[in-house]
Amino acid sequence: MIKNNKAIVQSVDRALSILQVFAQYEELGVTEISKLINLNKSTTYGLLSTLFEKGYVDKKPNGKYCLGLILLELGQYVQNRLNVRNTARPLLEELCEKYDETIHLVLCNRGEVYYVDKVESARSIVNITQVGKKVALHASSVGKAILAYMPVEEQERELALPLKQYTTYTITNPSELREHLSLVKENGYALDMEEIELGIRCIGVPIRNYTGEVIGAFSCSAPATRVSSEKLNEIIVAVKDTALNVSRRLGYKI
Amino acid sequence: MIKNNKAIVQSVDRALSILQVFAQYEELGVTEISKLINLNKSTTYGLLSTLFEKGYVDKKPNGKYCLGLILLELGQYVQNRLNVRNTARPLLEELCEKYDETIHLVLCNRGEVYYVDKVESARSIVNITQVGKKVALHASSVGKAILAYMPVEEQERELALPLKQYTTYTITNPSELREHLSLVKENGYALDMEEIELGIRCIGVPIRNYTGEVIGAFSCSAPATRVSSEKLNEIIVAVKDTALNVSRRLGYKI
DNA sequence: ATCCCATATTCTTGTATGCCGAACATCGCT
DNA sequence: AGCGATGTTCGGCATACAAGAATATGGGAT
Repeated sequence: MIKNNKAIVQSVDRALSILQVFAQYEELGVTEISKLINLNKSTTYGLLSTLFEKGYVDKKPNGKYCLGLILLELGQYVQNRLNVRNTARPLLEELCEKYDETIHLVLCNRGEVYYVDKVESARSIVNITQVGKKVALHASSVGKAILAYMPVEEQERELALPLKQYTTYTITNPSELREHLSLVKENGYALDMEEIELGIRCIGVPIRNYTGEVIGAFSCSAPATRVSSEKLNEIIVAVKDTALNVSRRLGYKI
Repeated sequence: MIKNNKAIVQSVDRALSILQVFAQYEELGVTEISKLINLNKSTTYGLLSTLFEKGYVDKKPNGKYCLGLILLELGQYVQNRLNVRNTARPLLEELCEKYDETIHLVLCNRGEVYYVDKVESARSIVNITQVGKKVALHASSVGKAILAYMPVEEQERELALPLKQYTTYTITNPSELREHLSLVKENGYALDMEEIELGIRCIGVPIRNYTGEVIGAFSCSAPATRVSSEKLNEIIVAVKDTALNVSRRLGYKI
């Protein structure tokens, strides 16, 4: 039962993998799933039935399976319990109101970075991001803000991965990105100049906890047309200031 | 492996039960969990480790376990894929704008009813409801709208459960509620007159699908002070009208 | 209608696998 | 230090699970 120094229960592991394939596919049949996770059909069927009984997957009228509403419930609990989010909320709302632009909050979790909150301005821009999604580390202001402060070996591991080109401005060259990140660290903020979506610019800053560790980041996103260079500088100051406030509320000293 | 005509995989079943206890407890240790679900400590440990490896639970700095961020991600997918929600959204937004009050959308799912969407007005009232939560069937307008149209035996099963008293106006007497529900059915809408939260009134109406079956409901919630009796009647008409529109878009005839 | 193919679901069986009890490690508390 | 209550590992046995095959079901094409 012990595998790689960890107690992994095979059937549970497999069942959870089933849930995860639904991240990519909205609906799937037994056979499809069994192929995707490389498992015997009847084995898959048993696991799926269990997930169904518990409400973790549902059956559509067409007979295909899909994710169940319980996941909505559990996801909601997660969201509400993220105390960083609760702490940051009011300050981010303030920031949102001040510039009337959208704010995104992201958190690091075991090597992954997720969007966990969003404060939308009334004149909201079209946004591809949504709460619960993983952050594109190399192509977003928040991602770069976090990358910049990672331990070197972790950062290098990320730089070694294929860097997806979202727009013509996306930095896809590892060494160029490495240089860029050291600049980010020097400045204390990261810019995203239409690197993930054309026409959108963001300013991202890291959030620290009481140990000084970077545990997340937030950003202010705006259409490029609304962000002149002096406006940009103004926002940078405000965003950095808010970040410091949030970090302090989380116990960060100085 | 076949139990009650269903193929249930024991360990998966147990692992999912572990996730579910976290609906009630924000953080738990191995021993606590094993007591709650009545399982051997080391068995619990194995399941928990698997959940942890996969990101379904996390470990807090204090060593306790809590729900993992993956659930946030999966919950998000569920939300986006609820097509009833997508269909209803624009109409509910229209309604929200018209009266500048908050709209809640709920859906039935295998005997449970969940809040799945919310359209908030600018002058939003304090609300205890949130997306992903289960609906209080006997004490909310949406809950009663759904209860009223349930098959009798299902309705009776609900009436037989303890009816929690939220405010002095909450109907906690089963026979009184039964009568109330027949009135709801006659009227085609349900009122919540401060029955779940003092000072809040709601008007709830059922949504039907192409088979005519009630599959959900939505409501308009407002502070009692803003809802005069003529205003109430006006809103009732609008809400019923919107409900019909939503149902039609889902294929309901007439 | 009929066949055919693909898919869902059930059955059976051997054995790997997950469960348990107990031992060990770690931590916080007095 | 010592105690009590946790988290974590170990080893053996029995059971619960995975796999393959067999059987339903259903939808499309002819």
